[in-house]
Amino acid sequence: MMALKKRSVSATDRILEALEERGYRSTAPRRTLAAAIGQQDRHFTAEGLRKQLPPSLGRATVYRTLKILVEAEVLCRVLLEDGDLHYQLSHRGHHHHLLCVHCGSSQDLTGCDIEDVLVSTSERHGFELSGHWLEVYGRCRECAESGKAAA
Amino acid sequence: MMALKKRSVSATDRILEALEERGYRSTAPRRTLAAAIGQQDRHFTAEGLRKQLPPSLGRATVYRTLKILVEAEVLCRVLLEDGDLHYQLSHRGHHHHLLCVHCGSSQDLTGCDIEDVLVSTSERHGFELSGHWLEVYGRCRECAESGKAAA
DNA sequence: CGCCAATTGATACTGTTTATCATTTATCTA
DNA sequence: TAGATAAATGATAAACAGTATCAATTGGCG
Repeated sequence: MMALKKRSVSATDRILEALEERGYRSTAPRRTLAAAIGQQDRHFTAEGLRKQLPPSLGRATVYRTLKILVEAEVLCRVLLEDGDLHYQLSHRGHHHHLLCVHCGSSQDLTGCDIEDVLVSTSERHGFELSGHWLEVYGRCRECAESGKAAA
Repeated sequence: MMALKKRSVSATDRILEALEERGYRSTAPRRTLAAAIGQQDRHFTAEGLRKQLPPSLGRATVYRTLKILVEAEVLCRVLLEDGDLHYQLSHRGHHHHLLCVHCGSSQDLTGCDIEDVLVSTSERHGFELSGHWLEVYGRCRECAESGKAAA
């Protein structure tokens, strides 16, 4: 069953499903939030998101829900070059980001063989690896090209 | 006494030298701060540091000095696994950290060939690399060994 | 010594995140 | 479907980190 369903589920649906899976109730504020998050096309902050929401939606609800979604791995946090932490829709599982410092877009970086390098390097230091956090900064293809044109 | 002065410059001295090099005045608050930072054996926060200082030392001075020292590359910021940003004594130049999640110690990771991997991976995505941030989490040799003993 | 710009620290302020708690609401059961 | 009840909400206040301001102080110079 559920055979063809191509890239069916929207981000909004994924969020709602994640909440349901974990036993959270389906409430109007959460549906509003899920829709708003689903529309984000780049990383965002709690307060930035809140500004796009009806003011009737309480501040605490925004923070609470974001925390839940990070735990559920529907959202992940990205570290900006200046040290700011933002949120972003995530694919499950471990991955890294290519963050464009120009337009703010980000691409997921999967199938990166950095892990192997880390394992062997850690071993040399007698270090028992348990995890890592990597952010890569630069310019995405579009920005790199328009940059050249401008220059 | 003080004859052979092997690994001569203490962290405190390095801090004071860095300030002098950059034309900052040598003041009593800065010397106090330098001494306190020199005694930190792991990463710390601005507020954590402040609690170890005489209350007469103004909050603004602590933050101002930390900012200067990060710019001078005497301190660097480390990202903890939970997203907290801490400060830590640094060696000049780009490097990464092996952070022990158990005891909080950290080792510098130099001579890591991760950059090569990143360059080629970025190219595949049409991404023009400009920088990256990597933190590695796990257990240092000491904690890994005592962990085994305990288990 | 004495000047002057750099520095300091008290204070107040900004912005983000958390805690509290009375009210509301989703879900379950009968 | 109605009622029970535990979860969830949002208003409010508070905690918290970091920054701005500015009068008073101080280091380093001639």
